[in-house]
Amino acid sequence: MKFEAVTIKDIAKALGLSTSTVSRALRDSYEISAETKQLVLECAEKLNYKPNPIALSLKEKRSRSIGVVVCEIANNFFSQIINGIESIAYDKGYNVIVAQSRESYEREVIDLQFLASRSVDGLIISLSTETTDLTHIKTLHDRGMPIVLIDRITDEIDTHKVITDSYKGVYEATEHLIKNGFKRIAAIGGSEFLSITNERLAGYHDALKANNLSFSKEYVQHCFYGGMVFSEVEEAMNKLLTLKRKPDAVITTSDKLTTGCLKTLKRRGLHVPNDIAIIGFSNSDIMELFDPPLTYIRQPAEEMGRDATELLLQLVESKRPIKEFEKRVLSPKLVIGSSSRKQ
Amino acid sequence: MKFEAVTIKDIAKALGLSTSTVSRALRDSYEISAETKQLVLECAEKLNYKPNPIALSLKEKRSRSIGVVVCEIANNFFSQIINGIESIAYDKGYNVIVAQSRESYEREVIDLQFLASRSVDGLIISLSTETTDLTHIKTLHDRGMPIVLIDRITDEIDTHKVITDSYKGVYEATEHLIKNGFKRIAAIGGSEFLSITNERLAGYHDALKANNLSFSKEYVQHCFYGGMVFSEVEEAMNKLLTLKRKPDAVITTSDKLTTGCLKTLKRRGLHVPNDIAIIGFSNSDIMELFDPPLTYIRQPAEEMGRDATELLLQLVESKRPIKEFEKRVLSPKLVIGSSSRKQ
DNA sequence: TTTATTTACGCAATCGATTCCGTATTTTAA
DNA sequence: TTAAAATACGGAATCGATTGCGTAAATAAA
Repeated sequence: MKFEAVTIKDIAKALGLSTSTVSRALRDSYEISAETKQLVLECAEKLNYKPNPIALSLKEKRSRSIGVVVCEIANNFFSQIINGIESIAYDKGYNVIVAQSRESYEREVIDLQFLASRSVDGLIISLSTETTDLTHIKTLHDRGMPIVLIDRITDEIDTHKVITDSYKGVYEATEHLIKNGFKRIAAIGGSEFLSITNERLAGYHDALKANNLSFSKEYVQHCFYGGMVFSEVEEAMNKLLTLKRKPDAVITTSDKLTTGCLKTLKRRGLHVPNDIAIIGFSNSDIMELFDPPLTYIRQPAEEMGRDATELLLQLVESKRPIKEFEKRVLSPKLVIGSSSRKQ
Repeated sequence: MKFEAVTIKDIAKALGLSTSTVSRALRDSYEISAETKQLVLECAEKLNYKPNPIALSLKEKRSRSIGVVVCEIANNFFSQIINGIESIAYDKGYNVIVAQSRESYEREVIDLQFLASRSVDGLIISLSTETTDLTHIKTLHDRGMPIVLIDRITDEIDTHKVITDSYKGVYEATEHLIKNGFKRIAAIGGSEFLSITNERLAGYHDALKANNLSFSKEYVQHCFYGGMVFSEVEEAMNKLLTLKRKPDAVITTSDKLTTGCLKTLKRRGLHVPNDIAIIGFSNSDIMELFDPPLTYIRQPAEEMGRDATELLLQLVESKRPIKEFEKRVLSPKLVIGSSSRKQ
């Protein structure tokens, strides 16, 4: 029992015109006289005519909507990105369809196929942790689908990208720890296949080197699901805590890893920062309420979403194919709490 | 430069059949011979045919998609709800289009119009804080659009509803405080126009009465934007703290209010729970990391989302109009921390 | 053998909007 | 006054898939 919307036919019938004339009048075609236009416009207004976007999509092969694939919505970082995407899309008259891969390659493939078949005009993608084979995205890209990669990117696809300078973020965080007197700094990262993991760990590595601290492999742990699975984090933490040369600080490279570590430490009755200091990535607004208030690396998530959307809509609305792509690198912010300073 | 998908026509051409035969063969119609079906199916497989959902939407006036309107995505409670919605919708082959009202009545109206015009098959709505006039929703509902209200509901619309028993949640929380020796318990709620605010405050009120504590109006503060605007919370808290008879505990009725209050207290250098105890609503997973670990009321958000979606799809897929509606009331959980017990 | 009934398929309309053509009428130019 | 050009509009195809209706051929019943 669906309601019947007013169509162009209703206007045509009401005015004794053809649908073509009405259509042209509404689009202000030069072929239509001023009086007829006036009549049609008034009638459309009166009947509260709204063009049917589905019919338009079918005809024009565009839908004025963009698809977004992220691993999870219920995550501050990504929900803030979506906020950013939505704000720009909304202004430009696009609507946003969000899909979650939940870190699964399989779901990412299905999601993208689904979005493509609903003829979204473009895609903003943050790769799932499981994704190593990129053919599903390459195929879309090759067929001309505008794509912007955000946060978790890949070199294999040549398109616009938006990231934060996580190398710098972690580099600064590591130096901050070193300046505060920590010497045995460990790191817990996400999947080794993720661009961001490696970049972040590189920042950690280089900061150690630059400060004449030795880099030790056993100080670097990986959690494949980036903290989505708590046991993973627990295990990584345990490995670090049972080392002969126990670390005095740890850096975590994602939101979930950060809170996972903190939980593990708390449950083990360890004190931050006296037993072990910590700096992690986070996009939560309530880190100051933690015990102790956390020092964290915050990414400009909303801005990333906005930038990605602007770049995407450039691609979508461009007349000629674009060959020159931009990699936009935003700066993270180190928010100083007291989890990184000996008490 | 959009890619051309394989259509039913391509199959027809390849096989020298008519499009109607192909269509019927794909839908396994009795009118088509087994051999032809076989041929068509094989060919469709080979060409990687995918039906065009937009064409289907136009024809069938349904889109196998549902619209969701919430005030904000970047909020644990709502993103968990969306998670729940998505999981069911995904299983049943529906896709989910999310829109944010950002607590604005105007945006809610626009969002709903937009979703309706994209012919979503149904809507899951959580009212914005500003919404007092419900004609935009009533209009859709009267025209037969299946609607499920979630969390922030209204009596004015007769349809399925999914809520948590926040009365009970707050009642229990209040009693918990009373049992722990608190006597001057205040409350900070959201907008007075919101169903949930009043229900929650009723729970507070009744628990006081039942325990022979006096109810005082000055102990109840309202924040119109439910904590979205921090200054609002600060002001409410300040009012409470400057009362002659200063409260020794406070209950906050939403996620944002809870964290807002905690921030205010922390910034003022007040200690929880010694200076003032607190129990608040929250759907965050990291309350145990707070200083002190928070006692909070947690709503089964994912389950709410799942339930709402199941109810909605019942409406959507029902042959006859449904006249009997269900109000599903789920139970919140009181998670005990140490913000509610004197030290 | 003739008629009735299946079987298996094609034609064309439909959904809503756009747009290429064609054309009657009016206006302008020759 | 007549031919050319501009104006203003309608008809019909199109996008992709579905479906009511019509029908030729094959089969079954009389």
